Amino acid sequence: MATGYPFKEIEEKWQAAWAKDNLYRAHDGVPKKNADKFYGLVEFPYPSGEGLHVGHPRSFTAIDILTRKKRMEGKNVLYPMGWDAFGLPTENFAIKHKVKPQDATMRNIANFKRQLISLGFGFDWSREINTSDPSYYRWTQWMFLRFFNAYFDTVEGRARPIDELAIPDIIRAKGDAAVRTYIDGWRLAYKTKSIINWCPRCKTGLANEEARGCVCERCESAVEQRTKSQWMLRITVYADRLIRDLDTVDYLDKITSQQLHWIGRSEGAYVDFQIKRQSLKVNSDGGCLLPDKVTVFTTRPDTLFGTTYLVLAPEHPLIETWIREGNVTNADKVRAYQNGTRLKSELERKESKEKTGIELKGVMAKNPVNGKMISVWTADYVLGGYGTGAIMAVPAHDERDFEFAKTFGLPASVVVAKVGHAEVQLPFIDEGIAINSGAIDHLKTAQAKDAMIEWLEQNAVGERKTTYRLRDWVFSRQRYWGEPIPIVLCKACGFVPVSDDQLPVILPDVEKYEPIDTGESPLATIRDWVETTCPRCGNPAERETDTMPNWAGSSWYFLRYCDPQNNTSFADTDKLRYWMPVDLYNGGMEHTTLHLLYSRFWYKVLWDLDLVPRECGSEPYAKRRSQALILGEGGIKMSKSKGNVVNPDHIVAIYGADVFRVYEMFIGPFDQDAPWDTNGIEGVKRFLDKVWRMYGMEANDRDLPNSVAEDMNAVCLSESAEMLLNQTIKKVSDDIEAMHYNTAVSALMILANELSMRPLTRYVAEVFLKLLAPFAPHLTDELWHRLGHETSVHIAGWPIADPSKLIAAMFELVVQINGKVRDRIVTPSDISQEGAIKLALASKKVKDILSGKAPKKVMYVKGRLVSISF
RNA sequence: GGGCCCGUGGUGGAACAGGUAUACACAGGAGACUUAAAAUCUUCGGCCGAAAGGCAUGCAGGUUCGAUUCCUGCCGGGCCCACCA
Repeated sequence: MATGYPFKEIEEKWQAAWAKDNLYRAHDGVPKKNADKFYGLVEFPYPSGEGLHVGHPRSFTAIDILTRKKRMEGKNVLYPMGWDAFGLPTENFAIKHKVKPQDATMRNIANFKRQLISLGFGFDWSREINTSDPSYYRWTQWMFLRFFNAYFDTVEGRARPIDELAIPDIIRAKGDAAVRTYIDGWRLAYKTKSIINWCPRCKTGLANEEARGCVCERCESAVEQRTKSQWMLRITVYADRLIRDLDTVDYLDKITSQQLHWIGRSEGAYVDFQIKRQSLKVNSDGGCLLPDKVTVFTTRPDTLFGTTYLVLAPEHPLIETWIREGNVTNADKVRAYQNGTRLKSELERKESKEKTGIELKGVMAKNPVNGKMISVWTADYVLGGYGTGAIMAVPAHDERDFEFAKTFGLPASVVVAKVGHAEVQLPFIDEGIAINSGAIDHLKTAQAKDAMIEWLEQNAVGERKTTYRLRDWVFSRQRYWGEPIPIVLCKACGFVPVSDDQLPVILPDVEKYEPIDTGESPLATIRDWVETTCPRCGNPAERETDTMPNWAGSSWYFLRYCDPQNNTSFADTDKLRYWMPVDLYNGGMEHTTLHLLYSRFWYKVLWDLDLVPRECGSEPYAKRRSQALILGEGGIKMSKSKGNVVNPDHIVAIYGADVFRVYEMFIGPFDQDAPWDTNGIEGVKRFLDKVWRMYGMEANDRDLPNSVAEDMNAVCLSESAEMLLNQTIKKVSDDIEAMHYNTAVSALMILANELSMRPLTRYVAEVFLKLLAPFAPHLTDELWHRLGHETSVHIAGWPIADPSKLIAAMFELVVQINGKVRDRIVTPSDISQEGAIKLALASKKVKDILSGKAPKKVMYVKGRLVSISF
């Protein structure tokens, strides 16, 4: 096992040398021509207690290889690294080990950094950042206040400073308090009471994105619904731009489609149903048609005629009103149902799709299009948080409505009618069974929808409306280890931002920081921190005690890398102008609808407010790619509980960093899951050992290479070897750009197999090292220096294939008869079509098979084959 | 239930703007070197067949001179979303 090249010595030596020479430092202030900079980014890790996982290096090595190639091509490369240090993983680790999160973070960072350096990544460590450092989170807080002090101008479709918000006279007339409420209602960061996801184990509120599948993203506990007052970021106003701008970036298709799906834009209409409440006996018809109404959202207004009942979500506020005013004759039963659904967890709801619900007796609704009176129900299959929390049920057209109608014996028939000028084609139903009139084509549906919306708007009973699945971002966390939200709550002045010159609001260093179950952050218990004075009026006031989610710091870290030590702004404008946007961003698919979406939104707000220069463009990442998982041996997911976690430290100790890196690239396609295979890594070790021997190095040999001919022209390459060399240059170059690392490695192996059979010329020896350098940076720099160079191979220039040496003089012409290969004839590459066909027909095998018959069709595919059919 | 993706040797996988299927590597067999082992090198491996040849890229069809690649329908697996009106 200990045989082979002395990787430990070599790797430590070069890691030290690179650091000493600042080899990977990115240079600011270099004049920017068209494409002379390259900003490669990988998601910075949470410095957890477990240390580096083998999944991290897969992403880091891939972009390391690409940025190394760019650097060798002469680009000014920025490849930075830092620590996403705030947040639950670190805090939970600290709690478990009874240490302070601050100390745990420092210790974990030191460990991560040691590991990353041992793997030989070309990070510019001079730009290292840490989101939990006050010099960093000062700017996170500063940005939060920019959100607080901004609103979204719906006409211009962009964020603007809140000072520019026009206050309607009617509001102004009501006085200061009304104006303040009005302004607060527009802010991009706002505090409001709403129903949110609450993790009982982490004891904190969560964003919608963190509670996918109704379980906590961190600990996988089932989430509860709690009504809480929370800080929110108004991401929903950016929904359209987040969709539209996807056209301007190069993201993996599945990433684009997942984001689109998550944002979930639906076009349709609001429709108003007037409500008749029977118990108020005013009208002659025995009821009172009050001016109150239920507004529903539908994507199919054309099916309005088919509406046979209305359903409100159990938490719909009108239900409460009607009960209070005595209009619901079965109020007790309705209350019982509401309570029942509240107790049912989201998970339980998910499990059973059986329709439940109850009619609101005594309440009827009037269908605006035909005046028909229909019953009103509440059921938990209608969600409070989407649309208006109420639907018009069209059992003929919607499977869920049909299910519900069947369960409760509701009518499901439909009338055909004329709306306005257009003939509206309506869904139909046979005996209440058929669902959805598939015969109606899309064009007709679109026309019918438009006609109906037009009619609704003309009659003032509805309007065109687009809704989104996306919800505003719940930004409060009831945990200690995060950025304090820099807001002071004053009885007189309301929410008052801490002034910029008072930032950062330092997270107090305390002994007890465990989450508490009161729904408040543990900061609330630190009274001398909470109690402060109002920055505006000077009277006693209290600090906001919620902290930010860990997604805050990571929403803008790529900007900080451009100018990490700046004390006067989050980053210098010229430096942003130079480096942004990120040219390539690689990270996990699990962040597609979390970090990736959040940071796009965050960046757009900064850009709108001109805090990021216009020239950088409205998107932070020009290109986004994603690595797949490395699974445990046997193809199952690596996990501590299964005991199949591979520790990078072990692999580096046994095989060295270069073998580890090359193996992770060779393991399979970058975007495809691949199982770890201990045998597979042996193969890569053999490959690098062979390279070592190829350069005349026996194990532990310290002499200069002895099989490399010093004179560049001393040994001529055979034509085939020269071709292979040039083909490999092209293949490796193209594969790195396309992130097809596995085939790039295999091309290098093929070349090595060929070259190891003969003495190397200096030229070939150097080209091969350059091609291998991004993959195995230590070994190649060692051999490069042993060849007599004073400077690093990593700045030695990238080889370019000679196009004239890519095509051989001869090739093997394949002859197919009826699609089957029957002969192969070695032929000059420049053979004409006629010549190739003549040659093929002259083949003995062909003659035998044709046996005198005339071919029906003969064709020549240039440089490949002749196809004969008969 | 909806969306996206994937099925190729014993294994990881090559090849896809349609054109020689199984590159490279692992595991395995045989051999060389060695007192022996490790390491290294040579060599053989899709299936059937003595050979000629035939059959093979999940299954069944289609388009084509030619399909792993394109189309349709199944079967199997993965990821994301999920009562979103």
